[in-house]
Amino acid sequence: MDGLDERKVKILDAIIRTYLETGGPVGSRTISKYTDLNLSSATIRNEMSDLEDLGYLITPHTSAGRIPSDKGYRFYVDHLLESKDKEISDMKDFVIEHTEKMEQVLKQVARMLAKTTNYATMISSPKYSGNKVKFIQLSLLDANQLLAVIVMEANVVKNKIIPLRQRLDNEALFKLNLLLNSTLNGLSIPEINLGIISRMKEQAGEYSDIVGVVLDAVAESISQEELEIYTSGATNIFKYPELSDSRKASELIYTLEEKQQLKTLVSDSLNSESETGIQVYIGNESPIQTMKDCSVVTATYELSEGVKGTVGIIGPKRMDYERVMDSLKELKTQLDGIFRKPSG
Amino acid sequence: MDGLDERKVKILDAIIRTYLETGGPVGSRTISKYTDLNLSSATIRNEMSDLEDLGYLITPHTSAGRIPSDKGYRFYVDHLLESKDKEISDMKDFVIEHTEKMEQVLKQVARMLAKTTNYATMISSPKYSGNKVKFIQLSLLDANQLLAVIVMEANVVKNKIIPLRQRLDNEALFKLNLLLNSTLNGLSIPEINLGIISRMKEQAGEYSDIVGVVLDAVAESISQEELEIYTSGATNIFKYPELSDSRKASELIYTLEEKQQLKTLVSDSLNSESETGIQVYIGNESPIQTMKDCSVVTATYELSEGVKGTVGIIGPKRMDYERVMDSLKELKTQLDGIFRKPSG
DNA sequence: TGTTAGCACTCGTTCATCGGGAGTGCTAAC
DNA sequence: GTTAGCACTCCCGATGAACGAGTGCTAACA
Repeated sequence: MDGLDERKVKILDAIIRTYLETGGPVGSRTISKYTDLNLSSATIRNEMSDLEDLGYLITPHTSAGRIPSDKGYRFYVDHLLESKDKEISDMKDFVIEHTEKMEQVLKQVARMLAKTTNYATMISSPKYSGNKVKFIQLSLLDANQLLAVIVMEANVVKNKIIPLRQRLDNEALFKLNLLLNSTLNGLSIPEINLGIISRMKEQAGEYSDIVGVVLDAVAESISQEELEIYTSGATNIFKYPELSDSRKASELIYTLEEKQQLKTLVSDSLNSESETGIQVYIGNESPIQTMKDCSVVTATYELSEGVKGTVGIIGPKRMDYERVMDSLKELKTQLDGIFRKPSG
Repeated sequence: MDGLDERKVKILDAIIRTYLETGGPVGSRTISKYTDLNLSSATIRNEMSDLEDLGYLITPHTSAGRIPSDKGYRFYVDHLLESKDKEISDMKDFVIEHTEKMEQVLKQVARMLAKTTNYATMISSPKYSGNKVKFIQLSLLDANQLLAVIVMEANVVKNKIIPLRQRLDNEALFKLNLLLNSTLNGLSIPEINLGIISRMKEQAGEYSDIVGVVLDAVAESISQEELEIYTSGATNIFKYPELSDSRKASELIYTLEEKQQLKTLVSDSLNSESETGIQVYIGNESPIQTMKDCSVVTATYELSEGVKGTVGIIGPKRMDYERVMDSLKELKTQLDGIFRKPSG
């Protein structure tokens, strides 16, 4: 494959694994001792030179060892990484209590993941593209304000306070509630089309304004605008010298703090479905410029039909892909379990 | 005052102002040119030596200039800082749109403040210690789940999904709603005492469990647990070399990210009321250990009677106290304006 | 032909050295 | 009380030597 014979593959594998551990350039002598096939450092040198010509390795300066190139990492991730059935990770020990707010759960997941992996993490709130309206309730707060509560299928609750321009008596309120629920319940957002909207507004008569606001709120609760992203463990990057210089660290942490750019990562990862739902971005493969010295591993989780979110791990290129990918797989299944419980 | 004659005060003032600008130790020659009272560097040297003996200045090493000590800063903040009526800051240009969620407003305020000041910022959600229940509504989500919506006086909305153990028909629901509202509306948390609680539970009969859960939710919505803190501009600290070394930066940013410790700062600042509502913590004066190389300026804002929060600015000790304190004063008044609007 | 030992060479890192600059403290003169 | 002058201290940056890790190449070996 790709001009690599078996021995070259073995050597490349050894080099990358060693580099993942040490973080420093790895020399020929190290490998000559490391591998089972007993070869002298000189032979290794020749092979390493070849591997460099083929683009898998890089010489940072004339007389250091070699470090993997992006292509090298890519090869490692694609071919060399066997997902061994590890003992089930200690993640279960982190009892994620039944918190009533999804926001809390997400924050906690991000924090836990950062703690166990020692990398920076992010998690997006699920996007309810196919989610259905379950329940809508309007209530009068006082003479001038109306409170709308919208509950979606996955028990996601949204509140909206609507200023009232006209008087609204209890009877009208009751009718409006009936209208909203009977029409919208069980519908997903794409199903609420213009026909339905105009018919509802017609039936609502003088209160069509209110219907409009409620519908906007429903739409909002699924729109990309509302995509919340939580991050944690940003300071973990200081554990890796290659990311700790103040320029890089500042840029990276800023990206994690501002979160705006992370949204592109989320949509990218949601769109490019791999079979496993796990995506690896090495260096420049990431859509985010400031992460060109990092690797990002993302996983897609799915609460229920079409309700998806992304969880990601950001670390140095020499991150422990094996462990990270295992953790994410484990987390995927756990997340399913958590959210199936009745919770908001 | 404090063994300082007028000339010493002038010199101290000059030294601190120069240091705020340059960030480096300031020497006698610099000051001898800077001040209006024409004195030679030798004279200044003598005075500086006195100021050091009095504890206002520090010699970082034998032959650098002097830098202010914490005591020096404190004197500067307390006596030397005249709050000049600056042109109204450009803060007004940042139109804080009418967002329906308070969370959004707070985040935006933190971000804006970080951008204009170039320091790290934090803002706490208001604590509703004296806030009153305005409206409570229970609705059946389905046969097994009940949705409780609680609205407090400042239009703060809280949702709670309650699993049902027993069947609940519409009539019972109506009665429960009536009971909750008629009893609790207009009451502040301290007013909801054991007497009221037990009377309500008695009246609720077989549904007393539900009343309990609702009351818990009410309590939660004001408890310290629920104190949310938003931060922004953490990476601004990299603009100040004295904070940028990776150990300090990492600790600081971690504190800002984790937010747990910031809560002590919030309560401290809420408790120690100054007339202006503005509090300055210099170095070790701050309750947070990791901020011993920083100064923190906090302001208390008040939405309505007893509904208070804290906004704070974290920067190097040589922060521009004048500008920061002005910004915070300005912000205080603006925050009032924002939250008086009907919003959640 | 593939493998290995040996050697010269390169380059980053560390450490000590050294001069310049900035600033102080002291003394003596005004 | 103020100032000029001077010796002294210390930081900082540049310079260079010693060192170690690692390579590439060549020649010898199986």
